Amino acid sequence: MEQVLDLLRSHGSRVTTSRRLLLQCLFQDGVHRTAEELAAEVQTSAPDVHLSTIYRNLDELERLGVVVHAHLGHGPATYHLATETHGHLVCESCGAMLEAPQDFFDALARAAARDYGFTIDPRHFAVLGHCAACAPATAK
Amino acid sequence: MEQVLDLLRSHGSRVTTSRRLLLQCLFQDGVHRTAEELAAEVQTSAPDVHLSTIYRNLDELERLGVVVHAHLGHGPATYHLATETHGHLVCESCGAMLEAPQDFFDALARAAARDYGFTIDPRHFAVLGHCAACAPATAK
DNA sequence: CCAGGAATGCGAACTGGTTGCAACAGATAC
DNA sequence: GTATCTGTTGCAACCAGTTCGCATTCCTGG
Repeated sequence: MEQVLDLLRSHGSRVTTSRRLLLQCLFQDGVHRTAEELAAEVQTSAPDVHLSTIYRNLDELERLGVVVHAHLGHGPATYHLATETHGHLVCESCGAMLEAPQDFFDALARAAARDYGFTIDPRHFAVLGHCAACAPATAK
Repeated sequence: MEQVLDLLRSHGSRVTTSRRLLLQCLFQDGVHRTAEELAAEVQTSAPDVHLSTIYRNLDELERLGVVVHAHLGHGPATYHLATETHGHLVCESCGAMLEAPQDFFDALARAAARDYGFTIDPRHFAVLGHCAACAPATAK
């Protein structure tokens, strides 16, 4: 957390209350949260931090490589710390989300490199499908 | 194409000019098109087909399993025939899109089933990354 | 060819996110 | 401490992509 603040400073950016609070939220636990959820959380401490400020700060933190955002479905994007690198499996039926470690995608990465010379980054978009509980219901 | 029209009829849906034209566009070639692009194409024959009609028809065709939509990036969704089943690799640098056959994802599918009991459907969201041309530039 | 309901055109609403701008507030120098 | 310079913020307006409500149109089975 202090490292991130220093990183901000070293880029000529300033350490403001809203940024400090936002980072606190992000470091608190590893949950994936939308900009709106983060805003609500920040606003419990500082009520008039505006949603657009949250977006701007998330943007900046993403440029610095501190956070990343991922799309888990059709709704809003979710943000989390870049240190927790993982892909996402999302059930189309029940919405359950599983985190999959980086090496879960190794085979796909090799196939992409071999067949297309393509270097994949499988973290940005979730992989949809059906979880163990819902798969039987859908039959296939 | 006639099969699809029959399918519509058999569901109590009606065969209208806008649906016929839309299907013609979709069958014409295998390109991925956004709703807006399809609307523009349809409108060359029938100028006052409204964009919302295109959306409604695409929705219906998707419910019937005739078309599917995929998200290739942050922009609008793209629609194509469900018969052309494939995944998508999209370059984050240059935007190039590669189609990957279903079996390209077999290894990932097996891993998902083994580790999580999860049945993946890798077609809905593209897999981002860097294509052969852009990968060296980004270094990794 | 007619009734009834599905589909359409239209504009307005909605969601998720971005932007322009005047006011504000960290950081640095004094 | 305070002046100052510049990055940041609150706000409202905007934007893209998509959905919705409703009066009108027009397929289709009878």
